[in-house]
Amino acid sequence: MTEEKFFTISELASMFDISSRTIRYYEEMGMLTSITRESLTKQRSYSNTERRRLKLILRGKKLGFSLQEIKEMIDLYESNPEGKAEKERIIEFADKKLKEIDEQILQLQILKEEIFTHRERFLQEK
Amino acid sequence: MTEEKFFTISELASMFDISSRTIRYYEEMGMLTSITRESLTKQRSYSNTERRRLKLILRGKKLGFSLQEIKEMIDLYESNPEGKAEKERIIEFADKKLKEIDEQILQLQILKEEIFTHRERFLQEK
DNA sequence: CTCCAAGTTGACGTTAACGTACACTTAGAC
DNA sequence: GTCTAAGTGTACGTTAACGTCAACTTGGAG
Repeated sequence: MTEEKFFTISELASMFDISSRTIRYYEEMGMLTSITRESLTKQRSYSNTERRRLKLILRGKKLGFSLQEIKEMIDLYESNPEGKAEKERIIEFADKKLKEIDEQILQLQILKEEIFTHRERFLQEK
Repeated sequence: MTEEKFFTISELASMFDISSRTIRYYEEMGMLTSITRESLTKQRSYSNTERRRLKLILRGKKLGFSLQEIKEMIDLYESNPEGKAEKERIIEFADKKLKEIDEQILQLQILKEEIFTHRERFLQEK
């Protein structure tokens, strides 16, 4: 059996050093779904699946994406498209994102070299 | 002689596909300085130097940095530190930024592979 | 000189991504 | 059962990064 551990909202929050409000906000936005919520209890409870999703969201934020963009990417991860047209649309989206990311990496490398050059300048002058 | 061309605010704006308001805002924030402003005229005028700065700012934004972070980096570019302590502080800052950028590039590469994997999944199922 | 498109200074409006405060409700220790 | 720390929904507050509007001023074409 897969040992399923569940988390309260504040456990999850301190786990990633964010506030409970933030998690509730992500849920409002439809980026997270607390599982047991639909059944008996009134309090949220999160599984490892949700923990992983939250991690994805926070990584996305660190990389400078908006919550909307992150949502789109996560939807890509979890989509199960029917018709061929749907599949093609998704593949196109993926290709677009891949291109954007490549460009972003390129720009970061340029920025890196620039900063390095300036750093050297100060070392030289020492 | 270096052929110096000057630009009005709207020229610069359309050049980068942003609004004049945005440029004025950056100036308010101390990220840009229209040159002729200090002298006779009342209207802003920008040189190539300012054009390059604006380009730097917009690149930074694309990469997900806040205007404050961008300002700090530009200050690094243009700082001329006096004492040894100042130099060391700047070098430390540069090193920190370089590390952050490396981490960012790494995360982007991971994200890239993830998206690629999911893309493949849809191709397979076709 | 005259005219008007373009620029300027406030000042208030807007959106994303939460923070904060409040008046409840819930759940686990005793 | 009860008590309290933790959770909930609702709603208003906040900050960054501009948008927008109004009432002027400026400067280049004619």
